[in-house]
Amino acid sequence: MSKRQETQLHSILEIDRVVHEPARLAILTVLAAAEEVEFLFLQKVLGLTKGNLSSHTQKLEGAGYLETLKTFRGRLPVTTFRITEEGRHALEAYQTQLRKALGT
Amino acid sequence: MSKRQETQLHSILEIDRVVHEPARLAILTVLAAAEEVEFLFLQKVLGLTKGNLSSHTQKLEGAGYLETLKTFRGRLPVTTFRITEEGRHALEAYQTQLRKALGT
DNA sequence: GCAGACAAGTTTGCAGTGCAAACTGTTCTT
DNA sequence: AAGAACAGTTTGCACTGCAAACTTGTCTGC
Repeated sequence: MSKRQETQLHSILEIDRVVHEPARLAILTVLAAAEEVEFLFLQKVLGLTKGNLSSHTQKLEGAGYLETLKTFRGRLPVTTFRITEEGRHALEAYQTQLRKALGT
Repeated sequence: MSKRQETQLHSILEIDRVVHEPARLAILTVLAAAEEVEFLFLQKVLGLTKGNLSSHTQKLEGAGYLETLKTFRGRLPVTTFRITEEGRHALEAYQTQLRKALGT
């Protein structure tokens, strides 16, 4: 059992579960690239149900990883998401951690 | 929304949940390196409770990713695990898929 | 102008998971 | 012979992820 492998195992077991959930990782990935994204667009590209997407964004918001902006287009509600600095850091930390976990 | 990014999202949402669970990923990582590993050794290096480790290995066995060998050392039972070919493939597939998911 | 279809999300109910405490069956100690 | 120690397994519970059902409001046909 090499020292390097122990570090690798340590990385695996310390993973941020909020980001680790595939649906949420996908959401953060889109947000990190796009800056500002609408609910229905996200739903479409991710292929999630509305309920499912709603709960995941709420969880990400609760973790402080994104913020929700509710406005109107004409008279219809539009929900828009934006990644926070904290969210960006969490995503980057997750990515580097997972690279270690995969063996660089 | 680039083509490349769509592929990336697709990778994220197709992840193998059996391997994705950190505890199980750690188990497979050890098994892939060591060929044959005992229950108590695994428990020690992973820092899991016995119950927890037992249920994860059962799940991995159910998925066909490892096999369990029960023998005795002297008169005490010893449970040993070994990764299967299927398990090795699943781990490698997971790793390449996750690299895509992280953006190469 | 109001009954129903449609839009954009949210809440609820349920099935599945991960976790550690409690249990099982055997062996060692004294 | 009684209890501590071993090596795991099973049980009970709290949490999650999911889609169906609901909510709040807007638009359309009659």
